[in-house]
Amino acid sequence: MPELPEVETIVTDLRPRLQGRKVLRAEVSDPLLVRFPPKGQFEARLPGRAIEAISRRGKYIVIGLEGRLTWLIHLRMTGRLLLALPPGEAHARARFDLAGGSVLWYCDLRRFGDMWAWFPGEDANLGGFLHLGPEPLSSDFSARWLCSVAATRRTAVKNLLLDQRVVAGLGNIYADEALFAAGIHPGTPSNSLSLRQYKALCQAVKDVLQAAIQGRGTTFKDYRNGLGAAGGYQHSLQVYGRRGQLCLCCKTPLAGCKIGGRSTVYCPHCQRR
DNA sequence: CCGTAGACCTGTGTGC
DNA sequence: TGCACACAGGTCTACG
Repeated sequence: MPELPEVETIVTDLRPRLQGRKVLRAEVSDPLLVRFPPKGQFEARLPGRAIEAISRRGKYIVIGLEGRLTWLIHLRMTGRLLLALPPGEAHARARFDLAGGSVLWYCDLRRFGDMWAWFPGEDANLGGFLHLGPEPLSSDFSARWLCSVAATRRTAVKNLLLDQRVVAGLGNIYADEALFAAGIHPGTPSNSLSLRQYKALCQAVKDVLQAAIQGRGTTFKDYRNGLGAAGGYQHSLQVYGRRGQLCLCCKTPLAGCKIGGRSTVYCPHCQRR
């Protein structure tokens, strides 16, 4: 579900409400949720520690706890971190009681989400976390970097944007939006684009993500921020979810296709190969 | 190395 | 109304 702007919004909302709070109790009801250490140990590690920092890296939420414990959360498709359980919510998978009386809930309809809690030096399998590429809003993510990666790959440029080792945080929505903004066909072979085009794409990625963060993320269906509110960027989407509707730029009907197994929407006129 | 299909889950929407 | 099927914002593995 959430891509970079949604995770950024969640982290921003939760930070002032979590920072400095001590975890009193951790209770995980879904055995699929915890990846490291085993569930019982995980539940025993958090209590008694204050939350020192909460930040985002790619689509991961990174929480630093007292005593050098790092708590890592990936929401995957439908995960939510909430400070209040909405009435009728049937998918709570874990609860974390905090000093002061608040409770941080983890809810997840499809149960794809993951959590880890590890100390320095532990051999925890952190999935893709250790191999994340540059943050798209940092200067490390540049046209030069994209070009150097693209040179060796023939895969569709959209697949490049979705590869978290190439750039951390883009998903299906913002990949389509950035390609539209850059005027690039999502199926173009990566190694056939020019440096000029990669400059446009790099800038488009930054612009689209900035605007989406400003808009507090995109709520297509499931996404909610840390306080349970929907985002606002769905009203600004140019192509995602608009297959068959008219391009807002040139009035051509938007086309759809599959790339890398993901549904893809683009304008056949504004994004010619 | 590359690309695709299937897997992990549960729910919703669509068409017959 | 019931049922089957496609599809969903993410990622990993197996396989050709």
